Formats: sequence, C-alpha cells, structure tokens
Amino acid sequence: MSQELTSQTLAELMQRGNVFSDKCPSRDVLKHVTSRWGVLVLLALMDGEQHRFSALKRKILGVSEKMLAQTLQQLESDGFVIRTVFPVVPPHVEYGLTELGRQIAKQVVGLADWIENNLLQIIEAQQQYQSQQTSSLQHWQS
Amino acid sequence: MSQELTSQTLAELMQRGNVFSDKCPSRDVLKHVTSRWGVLVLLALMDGEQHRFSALKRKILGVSEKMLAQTLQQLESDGFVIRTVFPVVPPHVEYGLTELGRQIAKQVVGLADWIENNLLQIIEAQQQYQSQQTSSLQHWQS
DNA sequence: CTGAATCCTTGCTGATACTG
DNA sequence: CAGTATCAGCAAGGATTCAG
Repeated sequence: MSQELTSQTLAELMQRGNVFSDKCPSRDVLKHVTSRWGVLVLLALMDGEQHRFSALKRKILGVSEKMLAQTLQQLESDGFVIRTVFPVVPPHVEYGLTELGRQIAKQVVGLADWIENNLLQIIEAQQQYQSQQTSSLQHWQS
Repeated sequence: MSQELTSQTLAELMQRGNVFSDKCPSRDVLKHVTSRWGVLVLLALMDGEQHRFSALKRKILGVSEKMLAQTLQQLESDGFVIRTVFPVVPPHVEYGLTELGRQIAKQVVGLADWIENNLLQIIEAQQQYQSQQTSSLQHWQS
C-alpha cells in the first residue's frame, strides 16, 4: 500500500512554486542535504567507496556519534545513502552513495565549489559592508 | 585598511578540504544561502526585479519580519543582495540581487530544481524506507 | 513603511551512559 | 563496533512592542 501514489497527489507535490510553502517535501530534503553534517557526509562519500561508521566519524572531524547516525539515517531515508549490514560479530556496517545520492551530491558540491572559488569576492564584499556599517556610526559628536 | 588581504591569508582560505573544518568561512556562506529563508529570498529575487521589504514578506509566506530582515542583512553582507534606500517619508527600501548574487542563486536554484525534479524517486525511497522500518518491527508475537 | 529591541518558546546539539 | 536513550545547554525562531 506504500507503492503507489495517486497522480493527483503527485501533481500537487511536483508543482513549482511550492518551495514558498512550508509544507513542500522539497524543503525537508533540502534541509537534510544542506544540514551542518549532511554536506560533509555527502562529500565524504563522494569517492564512491564504502565507508564504515567509525571511519566516517574519524574523517568528519567534530561530529558526534549521535549526529552522524542521525544524518546517515536521514540521507538513507531520502534514498541518497545505502546502508549495508554484515551479520558478523563484532558488527560491521558500511555506507555508500546510491545513484540518486551521487547526483544530489554533485549539486551540493557544485554549490560548495562555487563558494570556495568566489570566496575572495565574498570576503571583499563582507569587508566593504563592515566598513560601511562602522562609518555610518556617526552619532558621536551630536 | 579593509581593502587588502595578504596572499598568505588568501592561500589558507582558498584551500580545498577546508570544508571539513568548522573554521572555514565557506561554511558560514553556505549556512546563509541554504538557511531556511535564505533559499526563498534568493528565489524571490531571481526575477531580476527590485522588491520592497513588505513585498518580500508577502511573497515569502510564513516569514517573520525579524527573520526576513536578518536574512537580507546576511545576504547583503556577503555581497549577494543590494539594498537601496529612498530617503522619503514614509521610508522606501528596495532589494535586488548583485551579479554575485545572481550567480550563487543559480547554484541554489540548481539544487532546489534537482530536488523538485527527482522528488518522485525520493518519495518512493522514503516510503520504501518506512515500510522496511515497520516490517522489521517483528517484536510482536514473541 | 521599515526596521530594531525585547522576551519567550522551540528545537537542535553534544556529552554521557547504556545495549546488542 | 555500531549504535540508542536520556538529559542539559544553547542558539534559532517567532510574537510583540517600540522607534525613525
């Protein structure tokens, strides 16, 4: 019963402009992939290899086990990450990107790369903004 | 004194792999443009027109004045949004995208569009994930 | 009209401890 | 090894009020 959607429901979901509505499922997905750790997990998995939980924890500096598990679950539930369990003791679990995951990872990387490539201009703009703010503080000497 | 950066400082900032560090300025910018309202503001300004504060508030459903002002300030400080003040009464302020803003908006739109275009597959994956979760809850009937 | 300032609620986050 | 559960701290977010 979870294998079909009415075309009516889909039509509503696929509408453009829905992003301006908070109920749009796109916003949840966007939230997941652009979250603090979501971006880093996608980047860490971009090499196409399988990664163990502890390996990801070591690679992504500063992430707690809780947030790593949570982030991986979100990305898995969206179909971006595949989780493979080896029924051995001690437990062995590997994570990798699905085809869908590789595609969205490219988009995220594209955004991140653009920012890194244009960071100079951004920083200049930030400094101009700062100097303008301070220069407009001419309230001293009334 | 805010017009120059040493090439050494820049070299550090431009390093790839810095995204895995929390101190990377890129993460702040990424945070701004992918924030809950940042995406919507960029999308709302993508038409190239100038928009008044109240017009944006109407267009972006659910945003509070506080968050709209805050988001616009962040995007302006990053050099993505230009703020034009008309010294009249009552006050008249218009917002638009800079060239830098148009470029990053394209990246963000690319990400958002990809999600919308692939939403069907994502939703299917979510449903499969859900059904797998519930089917593994075979703890009843011990 | 366009915000700034304040208070208050919510949710995210991380450290700790515990399970299989 | 690979998580889950719980709790406490903090920052984001929202409603309201006030100012230019």
